[in-house]
Amino acid sequence: MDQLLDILKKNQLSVTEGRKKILGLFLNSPGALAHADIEKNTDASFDRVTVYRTLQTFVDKGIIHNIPTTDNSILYALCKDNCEAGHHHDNHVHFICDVCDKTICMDHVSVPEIKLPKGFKQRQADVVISGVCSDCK
Amino acid sequence: MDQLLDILKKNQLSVTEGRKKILGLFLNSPGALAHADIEKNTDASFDRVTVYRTLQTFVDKGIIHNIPTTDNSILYALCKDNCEAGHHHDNHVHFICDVCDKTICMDHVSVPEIKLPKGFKQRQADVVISGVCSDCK
DNA sequence: TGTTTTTTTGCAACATTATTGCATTTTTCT
DNA sequence: AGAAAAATGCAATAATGTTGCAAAAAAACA
Ligand SMILES: [Mn+2]
Ligand SMILES: [Mn+2]
Ligand SMILES: [Zn+2]
Ligand SMILES: [Zn+2]
Repeated sequence: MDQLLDILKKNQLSVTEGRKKILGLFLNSPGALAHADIEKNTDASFDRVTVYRTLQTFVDKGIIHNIPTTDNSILYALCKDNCEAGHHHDNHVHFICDVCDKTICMDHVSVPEIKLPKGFKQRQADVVISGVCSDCK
Repeated sequence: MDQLLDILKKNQLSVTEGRKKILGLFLNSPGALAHADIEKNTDASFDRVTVYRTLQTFVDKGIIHNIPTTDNSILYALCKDNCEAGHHHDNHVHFICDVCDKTICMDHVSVPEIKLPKGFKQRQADVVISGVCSDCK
């Protein structure tokens, strides 16, 4: 309950209904959320635009990170590492279940080192694995 | 020149202007292409719908594969491995340059084995690395 | 090669998703 | 409480993706 305010304050964000509600969703969700999930779970009590802007703000501040997907959706999940404004270092693997379609942050599975050819400089690496999750197995 | 027909025939696709032109783009492009890139490079001589459908067809046949992105775009690139209809096995890492924004298939950098927690079954793994490419270095 | 059959295309209409400016409301600061 | 700053909702607009169907093109056939 306090955690919400904590996170917002720590990031110098004004505390608003929308931000509390949306951040709450992330804190309670086991997996990643898409824009559509958020609209659904808030009874459309916020304007679409507000949701877009809130998500963008959270990403900018390093509160959530987004997860690459092959289809055209953007998924967001809480940053559990120490991400800062404009500088994420989420080093974990993401898992998308083919059955239940949930996306899970595998916080304990870290992205392995990958050797790149000469001249390439790595800044960030995203690993997305799809298959069947432990619930659907 | 013949390569085009070869690929189309091998996949039992009728040879049309659109398919030839679009496949040609992929064969000549160093990096991945988005829908928008294709429209741009064809002088809009094809309907948008045709481009969508052609890309979908190529993916279905295993001629091109798509690459996960964090923004809301879908990128496509030639399958250089032996992909079959409905069954891709592109095992390589993708690199997105922060500077020139090109996406490159690193055909010689393969995706490392990743150990998942119990109960999770891996089907596919995508690795997308961003940073600075060798041209922009 | 000419004719039939099959496939692809373009168009139009529609749906979904995302962005921007601006006035109003809410939150924060003093 | 009042002033200043920030966030929100609304409306308009843009961008992106989907579908049905008739016309056109390609493939198959004779
Ligand atoms: Mn994550
Ligand atoms: Mn590739
Ligand atoms: Zn599952
Ligand atoms: Zn580059």
